[in-house]
Amino acid sequence: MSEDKSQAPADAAENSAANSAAAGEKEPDMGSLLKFRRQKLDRLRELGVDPFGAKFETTHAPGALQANFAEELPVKVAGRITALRDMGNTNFIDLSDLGGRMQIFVNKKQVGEEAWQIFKQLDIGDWLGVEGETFTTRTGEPSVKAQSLTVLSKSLRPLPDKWHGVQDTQIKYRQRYLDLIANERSRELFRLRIAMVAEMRRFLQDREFLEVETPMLQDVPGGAAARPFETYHNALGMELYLRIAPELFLKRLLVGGFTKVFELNRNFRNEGISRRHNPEFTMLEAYWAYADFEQMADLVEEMICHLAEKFCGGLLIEHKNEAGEVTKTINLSRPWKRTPYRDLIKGVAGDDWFDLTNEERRAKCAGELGVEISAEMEDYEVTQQVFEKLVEEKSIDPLYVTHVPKELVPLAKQNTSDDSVVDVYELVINGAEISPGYSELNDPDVQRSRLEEQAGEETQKIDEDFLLALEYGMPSAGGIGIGIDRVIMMLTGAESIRDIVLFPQLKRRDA
RNA sequence: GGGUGGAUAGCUCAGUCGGUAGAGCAGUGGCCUUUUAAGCCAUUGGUCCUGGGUUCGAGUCCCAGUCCACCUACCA
Repeated sequence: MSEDKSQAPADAAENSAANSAAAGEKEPDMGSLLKFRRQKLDRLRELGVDPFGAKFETTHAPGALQANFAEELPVKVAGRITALRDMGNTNFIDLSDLGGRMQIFVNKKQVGEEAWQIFKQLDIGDWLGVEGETFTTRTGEPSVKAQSLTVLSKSLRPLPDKWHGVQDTQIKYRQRYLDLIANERSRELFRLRIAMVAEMRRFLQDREFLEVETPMLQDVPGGAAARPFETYHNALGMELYLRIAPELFLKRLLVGGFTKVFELNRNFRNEGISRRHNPEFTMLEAYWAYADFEQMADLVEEMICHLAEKFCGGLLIEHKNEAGEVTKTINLSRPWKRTPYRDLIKGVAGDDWFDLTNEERRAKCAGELGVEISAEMEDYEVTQQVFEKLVEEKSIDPLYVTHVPKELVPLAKQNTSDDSVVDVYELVINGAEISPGYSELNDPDVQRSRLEEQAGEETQKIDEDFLLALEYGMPSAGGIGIGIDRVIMMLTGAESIRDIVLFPQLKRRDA
């Protein structure tokens, strides 16, 4: 890169230099920031250093060294330079990765003139390997006194603001790596998510559930009532759908002899995006032969409490705002309340609710209950609306809603003493449905009529292969679904699903 | 789909009644051997989201649009 100051005013020279630094690419003009990094890249090459490094064997990760610190230990650590405190001939830098950071003391006389010249070409954001010896500084900070430096990668772009972090949600979600570099809270949330998901697998495996993988590309998208994503297989010449649930395949496995089985993976639903909805989301479904919905409720209760105790320091889950003030406390103490649907409705809408005529119920919604309803709603939907607005949204501590009307849940077994309700639970925590659990319907004739009723005219939506499988006999079984993203949100206090999904779906950004 | 709020330096944000565009951080240069957002001094950096309108004059007022956030609607 050359500047020709004799031919142009200073700022014009500045611009042309910045443009050539971008090597003809169309880059947002960040003034001299990019230019200076390119200059240092060139300078490193002139010094005979490969700016993008090669092999460097470490003895410790920065965070691990920090945690198991000992004096006068010869070490090799590597990481990204996330802070650089330049005191002239002495510099303090922080080397960081996802797991933590370590301070490095770099002194001109210690490393020698040659390494010092290389060091002066480094910026915040560069990756560096350091060989040296541990010591504690005058201010008590565990550090590594650098003896030699290995450049592992030059960063050509400046990192986000170190104090404010990444605030811009567009950058946070579209360039998650910057969010992970800059925001400790994000690192913490994802570390927690990863650990919790691993623990859920372990929890089920410890109870002899087998993890399986069933088709995500399905011919007939079943197991839920949601709009699917459509796609097309060229060689087969057929429409396919991304699954909305794995349920019908897991039940086929029950027919095949699996007695405890689960799948923890993505489902896809072609619906709106919101704070609580991502089009692809992670779902756990588990089936347990010979069990019923109450045993499934016990299992879920145990699992979530286990996670809370292991990762949240107990069963009181505190959600905090940005100022660190507790805004909400969820009490997961057992046993969790289990209440029939109708009792919950009576509790908020009056003991006589189910004695009223449909017209009277609609009038009561519009009047004293203040629940918005529309004329197109079926009668049972009016009651469901009361449930959602007055029970579900106000329920913070765990609540198992049981004996749900069968219209709401077509894939579960009817109760033996009251055939208007089904043997299911719906677990509500923090105002949201976290998990449904069923005593699964395994009568092939009843299942067929329910699916036909649900499909209406669209008979192609009926999964005939699934019904065929049921005719061979599916053992009675309990089944659950758990919305993993929502459990993580509930346990961590994350306010948006986008904060606990690494790469959430966003609208395409036009140039 | 509907409603409300927002968009100013690379980042975080001020910007008065309509009258020449501001700060901190980052960057750059210099001095200094122990810093923790953090040494000190100096300094560079602007499509005020886009387009139109009103005006002698618009970051500021009006209209339209784009994008974002929140609420709402849809949603097993």
